[in-house]
Parts: sequence; structure tokens; C-alpha cells
Amino acid sequence: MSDINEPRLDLKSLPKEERLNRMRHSAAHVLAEAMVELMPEAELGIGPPIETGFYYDFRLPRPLTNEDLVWLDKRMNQSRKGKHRFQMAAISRAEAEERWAKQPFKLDLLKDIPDDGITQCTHAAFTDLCRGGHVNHTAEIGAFKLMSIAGAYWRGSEKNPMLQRVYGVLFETAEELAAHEQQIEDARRRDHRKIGRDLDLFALVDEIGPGHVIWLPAGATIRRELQRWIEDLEIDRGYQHVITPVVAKRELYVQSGHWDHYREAMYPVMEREGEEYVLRPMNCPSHIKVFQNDQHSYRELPLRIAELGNMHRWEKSGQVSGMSRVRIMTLNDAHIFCADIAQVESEVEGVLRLMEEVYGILGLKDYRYRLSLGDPDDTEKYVDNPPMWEAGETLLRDVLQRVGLEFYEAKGEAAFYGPKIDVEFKTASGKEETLVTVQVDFHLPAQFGLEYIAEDGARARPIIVHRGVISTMERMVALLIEEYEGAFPLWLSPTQVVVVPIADRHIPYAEEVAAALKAHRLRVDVDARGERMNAKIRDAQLRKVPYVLVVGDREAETQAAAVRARGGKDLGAMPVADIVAMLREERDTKALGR
RNA sequence: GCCCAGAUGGCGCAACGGUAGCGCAACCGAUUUGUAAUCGGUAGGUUAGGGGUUCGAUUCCCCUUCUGGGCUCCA
Repeated sequence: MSDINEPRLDLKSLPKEERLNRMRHSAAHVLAEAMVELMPEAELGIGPPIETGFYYDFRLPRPLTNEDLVWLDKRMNQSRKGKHRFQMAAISRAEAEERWAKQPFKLDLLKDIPDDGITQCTHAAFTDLCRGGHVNHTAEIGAFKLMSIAGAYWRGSEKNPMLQRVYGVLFETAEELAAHEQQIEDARRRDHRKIGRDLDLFALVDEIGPGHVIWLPAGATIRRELQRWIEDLEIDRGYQHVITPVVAKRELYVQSGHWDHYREAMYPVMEREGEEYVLRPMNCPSHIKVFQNDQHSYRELPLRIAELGNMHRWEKSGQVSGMSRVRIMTLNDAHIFCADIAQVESEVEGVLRLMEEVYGILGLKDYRYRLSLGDPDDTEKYVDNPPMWEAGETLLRDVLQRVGLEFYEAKGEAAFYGPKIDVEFKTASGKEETLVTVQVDFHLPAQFGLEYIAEDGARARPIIVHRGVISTMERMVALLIEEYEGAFPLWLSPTQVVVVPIADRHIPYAEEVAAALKAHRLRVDVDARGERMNAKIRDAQLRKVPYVLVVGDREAETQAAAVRARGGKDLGAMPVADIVAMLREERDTKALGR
């Protein structure tokens, strides 16, 4: 064994991220030290730093409890006070195998480490197989808190045993830790599941089934506005909307390849009179049938077929969540049939520009593009056709660069039939979700033998671009609820205005004001309850209604209303005609009002 | 699907193994109010469902369903 300790490390000289990673990784060692003390039989997995802290995976003789967490936290703090030095040492394979003879996961890790690269780290009485990256001693690990216990597969594969993972958060100072806990609190407040319940936007009821969303009137209003808008945008850009059935013969999906590659994610087959039907998980085959309904000349391409239709995907039970991960979803989908690569490029570019426009209007900023590539080694998951993949990937990369969008590449994330561009965003709770994808598909045109008549009269095979823009209505609305914290811009607000009569004698005038607004398709409620004005204002604020119009004697005399904007700003009394003009302008420009 | 934790009026919560209570909301009445909660009253629960232990189960055990946190998978 040889000592390979780094010279004493000046933490302050390191970039913050590096410093935090060292603190977090060191804390994971301290956690493992505590765990081994709590349960000497513990088998150790790995303990890396993560975005807000660290985790360590263990296989334990019994499930951990919250009391264990408290104990471990306390024990870790003791170790911190001990100011134990983290000491690295290089060891031989023989030494390592002996030391971790009873640690199957460490032995598994050892297999992947070259003989001359095996190192261990010791602090206090605890030694772990480790490649390094620590602080000097345990007193330098910062402010941490053990947060939760979770299950996690060894090496992330469901074929491996399930371990118990302990998550901790860790920051340099107690203040930063407190700020992070505040953030978690804020995220809870933004959670679309909570806001959806509070504002009666949607409901999920046990009897209807997990992942089957009920859109309540308020939520359905938001959805309808989005739907009208995106369909109009698509019409402007030459898309043609179709309506195709949600059920089709199983055979259709056999031909498309979905049955082979996607069966597990489909609802079970329905059988009657010897025929097998399935609920569609995607509508590509249906749109292909639309294309095949006529002969097409090159002059008609690109042909853009769009549909906002229900898709049905059997998400695994542990995966369904609120409205962001459902089993029946309404997908904003289109298939663009292109004559050649040049058309594919310009169409993909058009889609990317449409996305930028749409997300800009919605005020979404926290998203990123991912170029999702296939994996030539995985012929099980992906259609086996290397030149096809090559061509698609190059093309998508080029277009992303040309449009000037930042993106990153990810291997093994493609659709089974081709590479794609994914747009990813973060939910309030920090989870990454895919919003939409753009895919280049050479596969389905071949499967269905698609053809068009080329300029020279010969038959040629089109290429399909699959694309979404506003994702599924479910996921987009979930995202928007969290983005706006329930306070939707005027054009999307389920109730845009509440008119508050000060006393009962003002109700007729309040109705009059409401009618004037409704004549311009504004969504208005009159709050005629026998409550005090203040209570009505409060309720409207809690419902996040954009405008409250207070009407009393003064307003009734002058055909006016006192305008109170969401958030409490008093705009004073305005003539009703001016209010209408102001609200129409705000609505029609889709102003974010922030 | 897997690991762990949960499930109590519409919502948020309480109840040493002794047949469920509070706040808000709802409903009724009084009040008629000038920019975030008027007062009083009434009603509402087979404690997710099923089984078991017990003289007795919201409470303990088992199964199912659903929810949450993760893992894996995905729009």
C-alpha cells in the first residue's frame, strides 16, 4: 500500500462546483461510515455527488426507517466534529479483493478498474473503494441534511438487485441549505397537482383509473384556448388537420413495427368476432393511411398532416403522475411527408422556428434541446439500418446548428425507427420531462411502401418528419400551471374577470357590466353572494382571477367600474368601454402580464 | 414493473385498542358593507375496499386498489 495523498487542499481556490462536489462526495463517505456502524452487515454500493447533494446505495438486512435517518444524521455530525482526515491510498487487486471480500458490489466495481488504478479512501475507522475527490477532513463537508430513503437498482438496471438509497442535500453553508429547503417548499406550492385541485382544473378519480384525466370546466377552458391557438398557427403554416379513430386493427401496428417495439406500452388487445383491435399509442400509421388515400405528386409535397388526438399508452404503474405522466393523452402531432432531404431540412427548420415562437409566447424559458441518437449496438431496441440512422442524425444536427439553437447529444435515446430532437424541460420539482420531439423517419415509409410521383415520372419514396410543438395537452397544461403558479395570462385564464357588487342593490349594474364584457367573449363571473366586498376580493385573488371589477353607487352612475388587477394593484375607476378595450388588447396579444 | 411510505367529511389536519373531532369550504339566517376573511346557526364521514386478530379496530395483521418519494421506462 502506498500513500498517494494529495498535498493539503486549499478548498477556497477551487471553483465552487468542484468544491461542492468534493464536499458532497465526502459526505457520502461519512454516511457510509455511519451506516456501517448502524448495520455492520450493510453491503455498500456507490456514493456520488449529485445536483443538490449526494446519495449512497446500500443493501441492508432490513428496510430503513425515518428514525434511522435521524440517527445517521446525528452520527454523521459526530464524525464531522472529529475532523477525520480523508486519506487516499493505492492498493493492489489482491488487497482490494481481500478487503471487500464480503462486499459483492465493491467486487463488481473492481472488475471495471485496471490493476494500477485501484485506490481506496480512509477516514476515521472507515475505508471505501474510491477514485478520490474529497475535502481534507470531515469538518469540511459543509451543511447537510439526510432527506429520504428510496429504492434504486444496482447500476441502474432493473435486472439487478434493488438497493436502498439514502439521499442527502448538502451546501457550503447553513444559509444555503435553508434557502434550498425554501425552494423545495416553493416547488410544493407550484406543483400542478396541488394547484389543479385548488383551482378545480382537473381531477383524477380512482374509479376511472390512474392516468385518465378528467378536465373540469376551468381546465377544459385553458385547454380549448391552447388548442384553438395551436391549430390556427398550424393552419397558417400549411398544415391540414385530420381526425382519425382511436382504435385500429392490431395488424396496422404490426406493419408499422409498433407491435414489435412498443407492445409493452400499449393497452391490451380487444378481440371480437375473430378480429383484434388496439387503442392507438401513436397516430403515425393513421396519417400514413391518410397519405395513401390518394396518389401524390412531388408538387404536393411537403404534405403536412396534423391532428390533436387521443393516444393511449400503458405507462407502468409506478410511472403515472398527475397530468404530466398519463395513460390517455391528447397529442399535438403532425406528420410531414417530404420528397427529399432538402425538404426534410427545411421542414425541420420550420418546426424548430415554430417551437421557438410558441414557447416565447407562452413565456417558457427553462427548456433545452437534445439530439437523441440511436445505438448501433442495440439492434433489439432499434431498427437495424445503419445508413438510415447516419443520414438522419447528420441532418438533424445540421439543422439545429443552422437555426442556432444550443443542444446536446445523447446516445441511445432515439425512437425505435429513427433519431430525433427532443425538447426537455424541468418540472417544478426539478424532474426532467420531454415536452416534444421532432423525428426523421425513413423506416415507416418503407414499411408501408409509400410512394409519390417524382418530377421525372418515376416513383419515389417520401421521408416522414414526425413532430409535436405543444406536446400533449396534459403535459403542457401541467407545465404551464407550474410555470405560472396557477396565475395564467389573461387569454388562458378560465375566469378572466370577477365583478364584485358592493351591496345587493348593485347586482343589476354588476350584471350589466358583465354582459358588456361577455359581448366581447370575455369570461366573467358576477359574485352576488351575500358576502362583504373584501371577502369577494380575497376569494377572487385566491382563484388567481386576473381582474376584479368593483362596482358601487359611484360606478353605476358613471358607467364605470373600479379595476383591481391580480396581485393587488388598484387601477382606479375606468369607463366600462375602456376596460373592454384594455382587456381585449391584453387578451388578443396574449400578453404575459408579468 | 421494482423498493419504501401513506390513504380519516369537498380541501387541510386531529383522535393511549373503548363505536370520530377541528379549521376552511358548503347550506340557512342576520348584516348591505369601497379593495385580501362580518356574525350566528345547520348539515356532512360504513375512517379507500375486502378479510383476519379481539369482548371491542380509524388504531394491530394480511390482500387489493389508489396516492406520494425514488429506480427503471417515456410525450
